[in-house]
Amino acid sequence: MSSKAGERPTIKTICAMTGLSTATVSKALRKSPEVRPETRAIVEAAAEKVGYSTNLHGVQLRTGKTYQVAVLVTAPNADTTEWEGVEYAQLLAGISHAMEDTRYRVALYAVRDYAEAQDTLSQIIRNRQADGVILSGTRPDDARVRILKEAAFPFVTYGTTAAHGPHPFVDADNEGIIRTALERLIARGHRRIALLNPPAHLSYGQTRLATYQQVLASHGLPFDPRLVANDRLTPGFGRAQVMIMQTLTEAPTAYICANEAAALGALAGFSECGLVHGRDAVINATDDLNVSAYFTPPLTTFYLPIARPAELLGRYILRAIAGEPVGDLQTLLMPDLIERSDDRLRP
Amino acid sequence: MSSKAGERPTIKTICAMTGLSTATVSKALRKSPEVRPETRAIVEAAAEKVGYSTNLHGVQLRTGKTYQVAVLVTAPNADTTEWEGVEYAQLLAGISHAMEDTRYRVALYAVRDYAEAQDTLSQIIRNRQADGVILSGTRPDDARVRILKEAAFPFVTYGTTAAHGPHPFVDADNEGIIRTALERLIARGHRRIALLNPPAHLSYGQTRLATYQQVLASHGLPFDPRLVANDRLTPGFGRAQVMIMQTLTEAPTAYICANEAAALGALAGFSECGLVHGRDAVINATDDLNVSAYFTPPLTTFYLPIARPAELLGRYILRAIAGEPVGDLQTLLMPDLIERSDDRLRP
DNA sequence: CAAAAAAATGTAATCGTTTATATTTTATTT
DNA sequence: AAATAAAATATAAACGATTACATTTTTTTG
Repeated sequence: MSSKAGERPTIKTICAMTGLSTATVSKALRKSPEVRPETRAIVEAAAEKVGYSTNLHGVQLRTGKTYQVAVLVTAPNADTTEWEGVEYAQLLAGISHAMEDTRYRVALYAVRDYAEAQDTLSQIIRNRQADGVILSGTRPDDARVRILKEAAFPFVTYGTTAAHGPHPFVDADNEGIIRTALERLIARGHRRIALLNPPAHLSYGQTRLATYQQVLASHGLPFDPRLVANDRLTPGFGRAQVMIMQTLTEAPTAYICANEAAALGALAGFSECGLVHGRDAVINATDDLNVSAYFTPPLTTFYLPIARPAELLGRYILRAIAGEPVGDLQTLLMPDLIERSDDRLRP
Repeated sequence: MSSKAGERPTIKTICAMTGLSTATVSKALRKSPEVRPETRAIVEAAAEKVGYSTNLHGVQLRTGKTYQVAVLVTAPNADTTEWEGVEYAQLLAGISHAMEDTRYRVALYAVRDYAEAQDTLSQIIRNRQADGVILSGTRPDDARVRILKEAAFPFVTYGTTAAHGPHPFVDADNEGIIRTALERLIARGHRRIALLNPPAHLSYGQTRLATYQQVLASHGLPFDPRLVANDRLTPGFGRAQVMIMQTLTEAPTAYICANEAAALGALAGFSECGLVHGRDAVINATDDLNVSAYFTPPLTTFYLPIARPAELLGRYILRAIAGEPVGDLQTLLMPDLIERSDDRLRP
């Protein structure tokens, strides 16, 4: 009874209570089959009584495990940043929820750009600051993925790559989205369809563009590069592109926007140019917020609730850390098509 | 020369290289004045040479410090969640940036609601899982703040409280916002001004309401409770409230929305009811995204770039952990008024 | 029932750092 | 130059867990 009341109980506290050794108590707490059930029950009762919880720092030092999952978030200097639509908070919360009954925690690493991400990753690997990493904004040939693969460090990407062989990932089915969106618009009479795409170096932008070209070709329609724009998906981008494309001799009659922020900007562009949605042209979006239900007018959208990829990312990184084979940790998610407007071409 | 090449260097590695003891090396690395400059230079050179970086787990175990700042994010079950506008990702990134040259990291704790937040906090305190906590969504009498104060645990809130005595906080100057917005609208002829407010239990909603009543009174205008609504600030809320309030015998001619999500919904409500913004009524917003520049039409907004509070939260929690007095860690930030529409009452 | 095998528990080292205390070295004083 | 004070460095014990390995206890076997 020498242990101070206020002190946090340790394994030694339980040793003192039960008369067992640290080895046995440690094993009992981890439910090792080496200790027999009666002993374990005694240990568990004692642990319960004093409110024991394991001190992670001891474990971390001894085993080298960190029980941290590093999530890299690229957030450029925030003062100039316009809304880009991705609800990262939901994404992070979803990942965190997926780990709530484990020892693992989400550690956030905010980086300013792609280069800084590489430095941060090298540092995380060198100093073993995490057991696994979650990345987003992938490129076909992605230096961050290369670093992780070379170090044989567990990771999952939100987005696909092309140059690195298989690795765990979660992504929206961009090919399916573009194919469905495009064929729907073509079936409704549109022939000049614009694509407002993310920056050209991102994998999903390239997937979308490739699919766009394929589908056009398979319908015998020409590909006009002036109808494709790549840049950060802000409202400003959407508005600017509509204003530019409307000056073409054959202006587009439909816009496929890669997120709702760009779609909102496109609507602002319509208003600026005196275009009426549904009469002069239409806009479709893809996103995870479903806020386009409240645009004026509401837009047809491919909606993927962000909780779905988030949950998968969280589960996959734990399984990747546990050493599961890559093949079981790859998923493309197809969003729901929500038709909020008719979108037929009016002659 | 017995140390393996691939092994991560430790203090002992440097001891072997320099012939010094662990105590001296440890002190030298932490720039203690006890070791003399020449010795320190030797240690630093050796450390540099082998690429030494301190193993946090050793430090954590020995000192009990965690070098973690827990950020609690309340994210309800994501599948039913509409956009609520707060760009938490930016907030988190800002906090993370503020700590980038320190040992501290942001550890994310996603909780589903207020009750779970209390449990999580108790656990963080009991298990010493962090050195400090950042909270948002404060209430005047906030159980989480109570828990933290009782445990004398360092924390900073994003939002104010009323019942707990002074503590570090950062917040928007809601009183200033409402006063400015209201007097501006009154000066432009409006007499029936609606307030679309967050859920009633939140501090900032109550501050806004109290200021609203004061300003009305000081201008001799009556307070009509039917012009105030409290709920989660989704687009759906904004639209529903416009549709309800427009049926009043004396409908409001202006709406002050607590964020851009609600303002977007209010605009959708206008469209639904056949109202024209600027002719029948006007909408003002407050927010941190500035996306209302792209609404149709663009709205007058009080804009507080989220990087500002985020940076402060990050800096304040470090200073709170360091033991600075509370008085230096309290800031109200006044957003910029961005006038995008005239907003005068048309008779 | 004694000997051998299997199961359960105990001993003690270890992970990398910090720090109280002890010891040595250097500087100051007389 | 010896005695003393001050500065610099070294020794060794933590922090709380895990885990080889040693020892004891229980079970099985002939």
